[in-house]
Amino acid sequence: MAYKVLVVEDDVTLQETLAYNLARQEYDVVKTGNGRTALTLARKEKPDLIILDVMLPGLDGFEVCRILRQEMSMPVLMLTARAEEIDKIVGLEVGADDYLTKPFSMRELMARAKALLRRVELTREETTAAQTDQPPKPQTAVLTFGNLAIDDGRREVRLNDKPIRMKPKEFDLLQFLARHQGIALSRDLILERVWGWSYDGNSRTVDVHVRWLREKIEPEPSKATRIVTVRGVGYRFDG
Amino acid sequence: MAYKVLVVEDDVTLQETLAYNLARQEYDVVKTGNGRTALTLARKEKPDLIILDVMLPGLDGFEVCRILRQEMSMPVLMLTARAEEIDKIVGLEVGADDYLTKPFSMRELMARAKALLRRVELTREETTAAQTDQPPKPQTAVLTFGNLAIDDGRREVRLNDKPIRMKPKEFDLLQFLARHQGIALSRDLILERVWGWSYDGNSRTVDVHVRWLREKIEPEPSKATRIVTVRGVGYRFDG
DNA sequence: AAAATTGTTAACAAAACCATAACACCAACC
DNA sequence: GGTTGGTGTTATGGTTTTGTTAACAATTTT
Repeated sequence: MAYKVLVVEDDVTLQETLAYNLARQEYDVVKTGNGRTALTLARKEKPDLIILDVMLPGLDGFEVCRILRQEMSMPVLMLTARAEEIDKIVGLEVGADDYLTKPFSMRELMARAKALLRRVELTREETTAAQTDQPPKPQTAVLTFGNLAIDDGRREVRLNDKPIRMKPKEFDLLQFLARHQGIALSRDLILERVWGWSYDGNSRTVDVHVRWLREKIEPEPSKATRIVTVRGVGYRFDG
Repeated sequence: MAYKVLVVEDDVTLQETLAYNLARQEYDVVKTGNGRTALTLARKEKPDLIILDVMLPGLDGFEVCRILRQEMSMPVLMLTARAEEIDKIVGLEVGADDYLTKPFSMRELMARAKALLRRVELTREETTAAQTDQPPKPQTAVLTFGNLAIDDGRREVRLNDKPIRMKPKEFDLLQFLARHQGIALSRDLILERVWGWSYDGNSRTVDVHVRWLREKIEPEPSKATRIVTVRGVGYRFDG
C-alpha cells in the first residue's frame, strides 16, 4: 500500500516542489502551510511520515513536532534554515527523527524520506502480524507453491529449484498475484498495484504479461492451472 | 593537557555541531565523515575518545570500531539511529564503550563523553609507565567465496590467494555487495550506503564501478557470475 | 611541479523491455 | 447457429535500461 506523507511548509513553491516529487514516488501526499492545520491533518490522516518546516506562521515546527510526539509515533523529518537549531531538533526537546538544512537537494531529501519509511515498513510488518491472526505472510521470505518458488530477496523465481529468467514487470506481477493467492483480482486492481496509479494505458497489457508468465511457469500455458482466468473479472493465482 | 576527541560523522551539519560543542568544552577536536579516514586519523592522532556514527559511507561504524578495538584502547562512543543495533554495539562483536540513539540531546552526549574521558584519566595514570610493546594483531574477518576472499581487516581482496589491487571505492562496494550476498540491491540503496546520503550524482556511477570490479574478480567480465545484474533493480552478489 | 592514481561524468552502443495493435479464439447468450 | 463481448496470442517498433569506453577533474604521490 502506498505511503502517506504529510508536507508542512509555508513556502508555496517549495511545498509544491516537495509534493510533486513525493507524488512522483507514488506516495500519497497531504499538504499544508499552517502549523495548526498540520496537527489536525496529522490526527485525521495518520500519515506514515511528516516533513515539517521549522519556520511556520502561528504554531512553529518545534511545537508541532513536540505535540505530535506525545500522541503518535510516525517519523518526522524537519527542515530548517539554521544550523544552530539542530541541537534542538534531534534532541529530546523536540525529537525529530531526521533533519535537513536548507538549501538541500531534492535527491537527498527523497533518500532520507525513503530511509525513514523503510523503518516504518519494518515496524509495520511486526505489528500487523501481531494484530491479525491470519497466516502471517512474511513479505521478505520466499513464497513457495509446490515446485514454484518466488524469492523476494534475490528477486528470482525458481521452478524445481532452477532459476527462471523473469523480466522486471513479470516478476512484479507474479509476486503480486502470488501474494494474493486465491483471490480473483481485477485487471484494474492489478494495473493500479503493479503498474502504479499513474499508469494510463490499456488493460489488455495485463493479459499479455499473464501470457508471458504462463509461458514460464505453466507446464501447458494454454491450460493454465496456476494463473487462472476469472471471466469478467481478471485473474486469480492458485498455488 | 586537553583531551583530544575524534568525531566521525558523515552528516556535515551534525559533525559541525558536535565539533562545536566539544570545542566549547576545551577539547581538541579532529573530525571526518569517512570511515577509512577515521582509521587513519585514529592511528595518527591517537585521540582520547572517539565519537563514532554507525551509518557511514564506505566502512561503517561497526567496522571502524571493530578494527580499532584490535589495535588500540581508547573509548568509543557510538551514535546510532536504530535501537535494534544496540546489542551489537555494546556486545563483543563491536565492543563500543557507550552508545546513544538518535535523536539525542547534546547535553546528554557531552555528559557521556565526559564520563568516558574520566575513565581515560584513571587508566592513563595507572599505565603510562607500563606500556605494551605488543604490536596490534590484526585479526581477520574474512568473507570467503570459493577462490575469492574479502579481507576486512587487511582491507584486501584475494583471488586464489593472490592479492588484487582495489581502489578504495571498489573495495567498499565489493564489501557492501558481499555482505548482502544473495539479495538484489537497488542502485539507490547502493549509492546511499556506499557513497553516502549526501552524494548527489548519477546512479550510473554504480555501473561503472561494478564494471571495474567485474574486471578484477570475474574470469569473464562480460559474463558475470559473481556480481549479477538484476534488471530493473540493480545488482546482486552471488558467492 | 610533474606524474600517477582515482572518482565521476558524458556519450554512444547494445540489449532488454514493454505497450499496443491486430487478429484469432472461445464461451455465453439469444 | 450466429452474434457478441471478453480473452488469447503474436509481432513489432519505440522506449528504457544497462554496458562500455574514454575523457575529465580531483586527489595523492613522487
